[in-house]
Amino acid sequence: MHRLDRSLIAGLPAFQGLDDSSLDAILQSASSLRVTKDQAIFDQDSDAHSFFVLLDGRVQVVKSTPDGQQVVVRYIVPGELLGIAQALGRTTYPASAIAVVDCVVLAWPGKLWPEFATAYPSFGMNTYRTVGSRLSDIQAQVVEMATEQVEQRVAHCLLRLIKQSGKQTNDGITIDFPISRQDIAEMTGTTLHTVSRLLTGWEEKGLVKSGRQQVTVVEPSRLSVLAEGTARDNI
Amino acid sequence: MHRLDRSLIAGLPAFQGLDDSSLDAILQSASSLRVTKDQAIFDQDSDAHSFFVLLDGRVQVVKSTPDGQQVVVRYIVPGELLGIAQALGRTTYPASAIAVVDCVVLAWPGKLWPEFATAYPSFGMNTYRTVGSRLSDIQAQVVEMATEQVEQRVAHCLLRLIKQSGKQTNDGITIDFPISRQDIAEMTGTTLHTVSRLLTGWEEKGLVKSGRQQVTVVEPSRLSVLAEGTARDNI
DNA sequence: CTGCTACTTTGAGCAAACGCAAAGAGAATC
DNA sequence: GATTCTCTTTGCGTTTGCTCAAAGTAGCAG
Repeated sequence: MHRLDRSLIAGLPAFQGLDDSSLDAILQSASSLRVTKDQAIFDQDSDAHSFFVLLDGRVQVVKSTPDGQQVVVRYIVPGELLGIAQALGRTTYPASAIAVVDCVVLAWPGKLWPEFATAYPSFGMNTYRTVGSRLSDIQAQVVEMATEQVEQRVAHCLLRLIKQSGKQTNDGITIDFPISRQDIAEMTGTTLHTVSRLLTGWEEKGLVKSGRQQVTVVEPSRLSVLAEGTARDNI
Repeated sequence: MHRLDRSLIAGLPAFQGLDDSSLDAILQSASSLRVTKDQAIFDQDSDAHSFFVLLDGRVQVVKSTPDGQQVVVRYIVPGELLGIAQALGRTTYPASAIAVVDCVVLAWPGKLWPEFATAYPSFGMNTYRTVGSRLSDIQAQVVEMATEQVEQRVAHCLLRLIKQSGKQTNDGITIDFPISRQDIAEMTGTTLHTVSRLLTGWEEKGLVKSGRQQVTVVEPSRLSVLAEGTARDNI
């Protein structure tokens, strides 16, 4: 097995404030693995044996309901932690993680979590900061789901995606991983049909360009306008 | 100013695993305050000067949108932490907290947070566990909002409320603080009209009894059935 | 007791979005 | 190059739940 270089993780938020020897020690117990597209990194409700850092690729975090419906909780970009059930005092994963493109991840045995958190206080702080910001994110999402209607939610969703994973192209900003109407529907609590209708409508207005598993936002600012109140603002 | 007795907080989850001298030290810097019904403990977006533990009463946590809509995030019961913006690395409160009955809270200056977390590791662990469980709760809520329809959501909401704040009475289990149709609507992302219609419907079936700012669940088990799939389960 | 305020109920019409169904288009496989 | 599979589009009927409006009711203040 080849040694992992410290530079892999040195710049990441989770490892901020750690000195070189700590980083090396942490990497000692890490194993790197490749995950091919559509493969699961971990499954909901299974034993939380490991926690991970995504080094390259994109990962979809999905929660399934008992009756088989799915909700896409978030997408993970390189540098982020995932599967940190241990940090929340859980023993099973609350969701599944699927590679949406070929990925590279580092994995640590879950039982090392408490050791790391005490041995490297900054690491503990950093991860809890992550958890905190995810809590904020998801609270915002609840507010959105409670107060906005579908069109606004989908618009917000696209804006968030291009902010997180946008790549500038000739036409505008593209979401740089394959994402279907169904995926967007599962992020926003609607159906793929409604998403499809919205996208074609927006395409006619020149707001977006979209195709199979692919969305480009042509005019982010006009989409933002849609994302805020469309009607009702005429006071 | 009278001294605060250690027994006030000794049993609480947040202070589990702390020895008596630590508890005393922590209480040294606490101040207790009474909050009368309908008064705010802190306001959304204001400087997060303090964090709190609720000793007695009930507190409603509300998030407001820029256009004035409100979403009730959760209710806090005695023993729980609130206003822990610091733990999430935030400097302002992400929501407002309103006393729904007369309350007693302990308050600490926010800047003590990091000191406590490092000086009393169990305290840090405990609070992060709290944050973790709130993350789980709210993720479940997102899934609910995305996949269930209003009737199920309201049923789930009532079940959660009686679990957290239920008091056994002759008629059934009552939510032991004043809660309006509007409040329930703001928890479930619907309107007070729809909640009212649902409750009267359920009352006719003998599932609940309700009145002004008051709801009693007569048959929790039948309500649970409603909360899961009503139709569509006939496979 | 009376009037006021806040909360609740109920009706009627309407719009948003879903469910169902079928056809069309892109990509991958053989 | 034909076939298959998956993803997407689009039409239509239906439903859910919202909006608007108005009346009813309980508690509170004077």
